[in-house]
Amino acid sequence: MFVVVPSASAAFRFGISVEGKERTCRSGIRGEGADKVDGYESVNDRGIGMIRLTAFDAEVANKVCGVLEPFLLSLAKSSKPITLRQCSQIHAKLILSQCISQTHLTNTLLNLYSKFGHFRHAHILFDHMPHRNVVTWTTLISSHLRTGSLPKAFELFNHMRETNESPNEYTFSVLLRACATPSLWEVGLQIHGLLVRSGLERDKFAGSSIVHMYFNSGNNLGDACRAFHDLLMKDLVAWNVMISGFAHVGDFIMVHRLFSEMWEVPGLKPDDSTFVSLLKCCSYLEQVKQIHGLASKFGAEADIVVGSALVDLYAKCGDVSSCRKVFDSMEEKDNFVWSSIISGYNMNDRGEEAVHFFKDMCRQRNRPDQHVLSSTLKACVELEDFNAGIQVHGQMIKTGYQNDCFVASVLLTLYASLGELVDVDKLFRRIVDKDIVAWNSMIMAHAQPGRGSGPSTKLLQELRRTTSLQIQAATLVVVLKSCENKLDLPVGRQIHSLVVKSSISHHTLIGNALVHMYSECGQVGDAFKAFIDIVRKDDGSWSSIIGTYKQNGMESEALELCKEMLADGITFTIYSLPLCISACSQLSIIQVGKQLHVFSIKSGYSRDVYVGSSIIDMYAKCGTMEESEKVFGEQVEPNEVIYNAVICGYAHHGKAQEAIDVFNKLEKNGLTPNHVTFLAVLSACSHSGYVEDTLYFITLMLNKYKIKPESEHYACLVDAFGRAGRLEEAYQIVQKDGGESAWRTLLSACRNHNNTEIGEKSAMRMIELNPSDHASYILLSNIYTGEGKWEEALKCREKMAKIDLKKDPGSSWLI
DNA sequence: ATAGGGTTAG
Repeated sequence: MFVVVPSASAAFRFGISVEGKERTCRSGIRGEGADKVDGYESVNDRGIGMIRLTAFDAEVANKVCGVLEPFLLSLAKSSKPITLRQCSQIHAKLILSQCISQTHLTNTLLNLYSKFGHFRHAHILFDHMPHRNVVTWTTLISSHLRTGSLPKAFELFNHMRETNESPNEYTFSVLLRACATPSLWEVGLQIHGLLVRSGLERDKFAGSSIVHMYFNSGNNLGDACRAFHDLLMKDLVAWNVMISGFAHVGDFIMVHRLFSEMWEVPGLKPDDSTFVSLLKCCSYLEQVKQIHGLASKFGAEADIVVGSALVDLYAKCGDVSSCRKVFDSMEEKDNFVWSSIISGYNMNDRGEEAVHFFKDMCRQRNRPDQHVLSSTLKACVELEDFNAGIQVHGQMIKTGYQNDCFVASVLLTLYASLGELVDVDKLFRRIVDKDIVAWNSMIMAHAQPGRGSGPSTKLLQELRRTTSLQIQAATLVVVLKSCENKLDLPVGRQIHSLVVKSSISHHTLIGNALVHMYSECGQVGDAFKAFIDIVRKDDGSWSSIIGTYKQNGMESEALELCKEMLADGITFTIYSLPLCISACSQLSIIQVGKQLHVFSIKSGYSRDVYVGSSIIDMYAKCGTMEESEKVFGEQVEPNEVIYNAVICGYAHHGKAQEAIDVFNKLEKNGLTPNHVTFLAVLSACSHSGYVEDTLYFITLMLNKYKIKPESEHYACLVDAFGRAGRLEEAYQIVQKDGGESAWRTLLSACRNHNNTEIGEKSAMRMIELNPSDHASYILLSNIYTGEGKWEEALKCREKMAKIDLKKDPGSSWLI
């Protein structure tokens, strides 16, 4: 007969004879520790020893049970997984030694089976147990709840009640813990009823579980407090449940009061869990430091959960160095800590280091979880480090988290920024439980500039039709942003009505997006109405409405609104400032422009590239190119936008050589010119009649920078050829690539060089492209006049009058 | 022998 004992030496101690040392190894699952005399631990670490009993009698069997009991217990406590084979062997020994009828031993075996997930065998043992008690039932119910099998747990619980076995405080604790979620609120209430009937309501275990349940199943603060009040014994856990409950709802005053009360209880000291809840209530750095100090005093600093909460909070308060200090001081690091440090560095604009932490963590052979992966990937997306992003994607496939909702939401954003929309769709469709944020990411991925509101609206409809998810303000903001011109106005209005009907209409972000949408669709009046409707106008709201007026040629009104904004207590931001400066340049109000320039220096915003470039542009447009050059020279780290502004300035001033010089400087500084840069330098060259240079830059653009010239770029070339009288070449280009402006340029060149033939063709084409543009009719009529063809000229003017067109009056500024 | 409280991500 075989029996399992902690070690051969332990068996000797219990008077069980052992037959041959090599026999002790026959189970194949023990290591060399069996012949050591140092007790049970060594066996748990190395495996299970096995000995052969020479004889069987009741006395020996009793001794065997005596050995088995502590052994089984130590196995149950061990963190090392126990295989099914090992469990079965123990099971066999229990049967053979007749210990199976000793319920407390069998309960422990049952615990072993179920703790390590061998549920089928656990149930076989359960079914064959001669005697069951409340522990038997509780063990099985608890392990089903641990693995998330709620129906099985409740089925067992009902079965237990049918057999007249009364649940005890242990049974109630595990069941109530499982009910601490909003969806199981009703079940929890029923169990509370049973608990009251059983008379265990005031037990510290069952009772604190009740308190916890009321907090977690829908913020029933009153019921939670009553249950806490009724407790016979308020121990540390009970206090912690209360503190964490109020911390969770953000009632920091109550947390503070509870903590002080607890402080007064003799013999009660806060522990790790208390500090974690207290940390949750911190809203600024000084508080974090205080709790940190207190936690150190009570020795809770070394706890891994306190540590990761500190890492997280220091990062959120912007104190990266303290965050790093805590992180470095932690001996043990789990996924919580890693994900906290990665997201912490990323939120403090140190994404590169965040990605480094991820690499460190992988190098140390930690297996990243979905939290770590999504934080890292977000850093990659924000850094636009797509190579790193794709590497992280590799890790996701390896770890099997590719289809996790959080992970996939960022992943599809990554592929959207790479323009891989097919992959985006694939990733999205694979997510099993799509939540609203996943939908938002998906809609955002498809709301790309130039695609209009079509794709995002289609997704919004699918979302509303196929799910019951609550639409967020962010969802509609994304759809509104995809409305980019008049064609999208009907969609924009529909979303607006959706907003009015929903509960999110008071959101400032939604209001701002509505203003922006009406602005993009050219509806200044509606934009203003939407602006008025915003309950709490922020700097974004003001920027949007000021931008609307400026965009639609109402610069004076835009500047008036600026004054109102300042009167409303909102100061300029890097968004509103360039708008106002640009309005000044449009209006040529250099005095106001100068004031804004001074403000931008004082506020430190002048370092922003958009502010800087708007100032450069403003001085250039107001005719003081020297000021413009000065501001350009003051730029600490000029980028393409800054260079573009100054090149544009030179172009406006007809200074082609200066424009070319700046362009060369840009290249020398390692920057890449974009299509705006080329437009600026090309227009400078063509305006000065530099035909060869114009051709050179068009070629450079195409060959070196692989930028496809748009019709505006070709218009410059047409202009250059036109000024030089090379009308045939100009005509060739316009025929191939010309848009409206190229035709217009060609037409006026024809007029200057008295070319009726090409001029007439150009004018016809222009009228075709835009029949409501008065300029084409006038240019054509002027050509006829120059040629002395009075009748044709008159016909042309009549045609214009017929479709009710008048020449816009000219305007000029005088200040 | 069976039990109650805490931290991270898009």
